[in-house]
Amino acid sequence: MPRLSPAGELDAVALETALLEAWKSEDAFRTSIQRREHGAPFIFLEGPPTANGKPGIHHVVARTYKDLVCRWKTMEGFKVERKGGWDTHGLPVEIEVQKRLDLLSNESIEEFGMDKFNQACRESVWTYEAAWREMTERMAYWVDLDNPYVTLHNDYIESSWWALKQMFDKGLLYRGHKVLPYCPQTGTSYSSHEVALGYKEVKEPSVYVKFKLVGDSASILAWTTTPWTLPGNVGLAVGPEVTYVRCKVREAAGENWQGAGGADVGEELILAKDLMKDVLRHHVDIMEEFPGSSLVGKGYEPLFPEAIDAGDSDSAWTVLEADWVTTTDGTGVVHTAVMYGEDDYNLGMAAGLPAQHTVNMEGEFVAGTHPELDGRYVKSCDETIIALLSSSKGTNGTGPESGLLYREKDYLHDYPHCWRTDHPLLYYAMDSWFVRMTAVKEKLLEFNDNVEWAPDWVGEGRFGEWLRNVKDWAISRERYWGTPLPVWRSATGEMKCVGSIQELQNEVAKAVAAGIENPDCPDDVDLHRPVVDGFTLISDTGEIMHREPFVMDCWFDSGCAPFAQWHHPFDGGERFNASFPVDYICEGVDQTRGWFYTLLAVSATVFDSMAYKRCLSLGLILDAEGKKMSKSRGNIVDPWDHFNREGADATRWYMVTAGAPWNPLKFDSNGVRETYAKMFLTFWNVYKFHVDYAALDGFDPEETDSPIEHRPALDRWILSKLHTVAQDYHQEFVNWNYHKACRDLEEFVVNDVSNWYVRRSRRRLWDEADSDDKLACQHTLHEVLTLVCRLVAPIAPFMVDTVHRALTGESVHNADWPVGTPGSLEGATADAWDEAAAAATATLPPQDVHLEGVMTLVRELAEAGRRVRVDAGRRQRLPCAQGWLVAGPDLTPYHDLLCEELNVEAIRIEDDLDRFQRIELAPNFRALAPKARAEVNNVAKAIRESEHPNALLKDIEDGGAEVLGVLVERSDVDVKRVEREGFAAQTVEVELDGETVHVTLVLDMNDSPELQSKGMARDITRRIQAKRKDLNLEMEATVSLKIWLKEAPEIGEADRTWIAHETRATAIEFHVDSDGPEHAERFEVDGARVAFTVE
RNA sequence: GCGCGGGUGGCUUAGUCGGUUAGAGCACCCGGCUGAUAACCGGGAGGUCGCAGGUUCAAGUCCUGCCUCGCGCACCA
Repeated sequence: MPRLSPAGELDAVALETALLEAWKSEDAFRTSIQRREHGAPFIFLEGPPTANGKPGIHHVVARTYKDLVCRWKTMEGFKVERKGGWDTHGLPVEIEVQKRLDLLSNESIEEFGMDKFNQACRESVWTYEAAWREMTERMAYWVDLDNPYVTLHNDYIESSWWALKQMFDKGLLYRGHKVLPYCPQTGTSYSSHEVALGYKEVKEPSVYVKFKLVGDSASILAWTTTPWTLPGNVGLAVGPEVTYVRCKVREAAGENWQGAGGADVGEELILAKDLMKDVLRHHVDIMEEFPGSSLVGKGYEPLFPEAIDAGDSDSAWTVLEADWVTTTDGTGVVHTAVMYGEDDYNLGMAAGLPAQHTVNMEGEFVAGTHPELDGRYVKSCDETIIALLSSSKGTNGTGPESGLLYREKDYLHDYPHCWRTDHPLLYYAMDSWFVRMTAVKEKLLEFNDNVEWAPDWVGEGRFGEWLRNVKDWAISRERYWGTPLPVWRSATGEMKCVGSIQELQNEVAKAVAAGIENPDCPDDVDLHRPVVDGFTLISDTGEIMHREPFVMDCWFDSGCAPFAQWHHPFDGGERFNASFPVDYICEGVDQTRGWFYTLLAVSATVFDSMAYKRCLSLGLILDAEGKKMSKSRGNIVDPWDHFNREGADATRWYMVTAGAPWNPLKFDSNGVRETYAKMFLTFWNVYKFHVDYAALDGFDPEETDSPIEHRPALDRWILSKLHTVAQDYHQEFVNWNYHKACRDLEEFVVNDVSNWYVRRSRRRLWDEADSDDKLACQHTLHEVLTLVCRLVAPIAPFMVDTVHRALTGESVHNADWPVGTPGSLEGATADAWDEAAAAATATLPPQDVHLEGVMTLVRELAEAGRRVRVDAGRRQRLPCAQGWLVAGPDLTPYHDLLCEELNVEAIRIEDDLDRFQRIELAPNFRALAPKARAEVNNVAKAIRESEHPNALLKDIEDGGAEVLGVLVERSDVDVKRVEREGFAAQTVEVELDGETVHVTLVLDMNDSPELQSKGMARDITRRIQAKRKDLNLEMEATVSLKIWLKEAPEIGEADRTWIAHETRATAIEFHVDSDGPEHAERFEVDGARVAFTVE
């Protein structure tokens, strides 16, 4: 190991960048894994980011949590491989490219050329790869970016195809006709998780429409918020159990009627009874009440007779029953347009309604709907439709005089919009491919139950809820850039799903043999459009088959990651079999319906298995104001701002300590700075203190020895405390409470190590002569620092590596976890933490709980001393002749320490407790309340305010005291000893060996010339030391001093010598009763005037 | 609308089984200490624990309702 050398000043950024170089040249990441070659595997799976967006601070958060768990597990002896990944397909890529190339529609893409377009997508995907790589490296996220999985690679796609074929063969992949949210602008339908991205609140006209019954004078009222669906109306749905009324308009509506529509006096309307008040704006007479079932089967006149051809349907334009009809809003009658609503479609299919489109794929009314509507974008037709309906006798000239519109009303609701283009989506019946998730719902729930979620409520609540409402997964997209759906289909519906390149080649060969012309299909055929579209296959019955012209939902790609990253099963399957299901994944909570779901969906359908055993779901990252970070708000924090200022260590440590991982993180730049100043600067200075002296003394931790049991209590204390802290730290890691772990460790470093251990040990190292004590201190510091480095390493990997290397000659990232390395043991698994194995491999110093308690008491007393002095107005440097300790354990080993801290000449133990202490009695409510019941407060008051607490306590101890009729026993009261008034004293309370002890510190306020002399000497010394520091003198440099005193206490010979020694003065002159020369430094203390010069 | 998670001094947060004086850090003020670091120590100011009810001898903590922020679901006709 290298000789310890001085640390120098801290430059965190320089330190980190230097380490990055070292890691690179040592191949440190790979080495750290190779060292665990024989460890039990801990399988991590990277959720692939897309590299066509710039990485932001929220990516740093996610990557920190991924990294820290992997580093931690590695230190525990597990073998943790970390393959990178890139998500490279999908709509975001296409939209980006469309914008850049000004291709606004699918037609323009096809005109431009699908091959050229996809080539542009393929390149666009890597736009920010370099930025991602730089960020990833700079923050020290150790992941293999040299061999990542990439969803656009043939190997990856081939595995995805294989998975689809598994689904196809199991009958889980099917072609359907379903109503889906559809965006005419992008020409594609969306799955539910994409739809969820785009809800927006909008105000739209909703209309109440009269449907005139055939052979009846009445009209049925129905309501819709989408007037554009009215031309497609072919049915009305009523609830069979719902009560409806037929009512007659009694008088004309009032003046305050708003908007179009109306009804004539005497007109008859039918609607749900419960909704009359909400809907009707006329006074009416109820003529009849009846259940919905009696309306079923009645025919009515179409609103737009030209729009739909009923064909051979005899249910078109009749009243149907549906049990899902409610009376929460509308009229209790649901307008049904088969092609534009999910319920509508299902009802229409069941009832045999004609399934015809009135709207085309561009979102325009088809020719023949109505002369005023044909060819127009449906969302801009609301006004026209309202006008048509409200004209006299309505659109068909046979309606009521008042028109077909009863009312219009603005309706405020959230409506799904395209998450890329912001246009409203249309629910639209279309051809699509689905994965039958509903068939595996029970499995999904069962697998999910076995996942360890952090926090647990995401799994049970949010994700569980999603699974309980699972719908079939619409996985096809009418797009260009993505994994092509590998299904070929003939005109008669014969289908073939291709599961590999080899299979494709065979099928192509078969087709060619049958005389169908085909392009070449080499081994490296590009598995993208338009190449795969070019292949024409032949069915088993000899029919021509074309590929279904869809690509896959890109979420399907990432859901295949567990096996597609290894090109399973084409690679032989070993890697996959050894690494599935994975042990750990971690992403933002927004992935609940995204990656968390698709991983499970794919593994459940393909492998009948869970996909991951543990999932850490991270909270969103917000700005310092609590607003979501977004490009449009311009409140995105650039990670480099902090990487280049406080460094990645401080940034990572801050993010982890700022709150629980799953809580939203308010990212505050000041917090990073604070973390740097507190944690890292302090740690560095402790390290510097150690190595600077170690270098001076030529300390060698391996050549020397200092048995812990022979070291002073202070050393044994900090080591014991470290043991306790390390175990708690580990336990919090296990519980996913990294924030608590790190807050406690930071507290330990700053408070226990720096502010107490190092401060108390400073003088021990100043001593130039070798001594057991100095050696003990050096070993202790060495051990504490080394161990803290290892605990910090997973979270903030830089500074501690520098320190660890300097102290031990080895990288901390090759070091073992101090709490144990059970992963390195034969037969270990990542699922169970082997307590015995951990204990056997732990490298913690001995623990002494009693000692920890005693030291807490000592520190409390030292602090109490300062309080006493402040209260008594006695300055800190003026010694007291003596201090008394009243009660508590024997602190004799700490008397020297306490004398220094308290600045007293001697510590005495006072045996007569009553001399300085009195008793206070406090009620113990938990015990007293059940007895005293309602009187408890009065009893408590009486106990607290007792005139003679000593006597009362004696009675209580002698068998109980009667207080306000309640027998108070010993367990009903807490006894507290506090200092008596009139003394310069403070009482501290400390838990020691399971009991509460009260110790009083009393300081002697009497003065003497000797004390005054000593106090003066200390004040002078402190000023000279400050001056030495001002002058930037070397620690060893000697000086000569001149001191002038006026109206000051006389300084004794011993104290004069002491000043000289402390300040390394080789010559010292004292002049009494003089103000000294002009140029001298001067100060005043308690009325004494002092001047001095330092040369 | 339904579900989940929050709301504690100016800011960030802790708060166990309900136990009577709500604890810390940052910032602020006063004092002290320092060959100790952007440090440290003592003291101070600053809190209707989101609001309103309720249960209880006792509520930041449990219950109900409401307000508010975030997230998710569904927005249906």
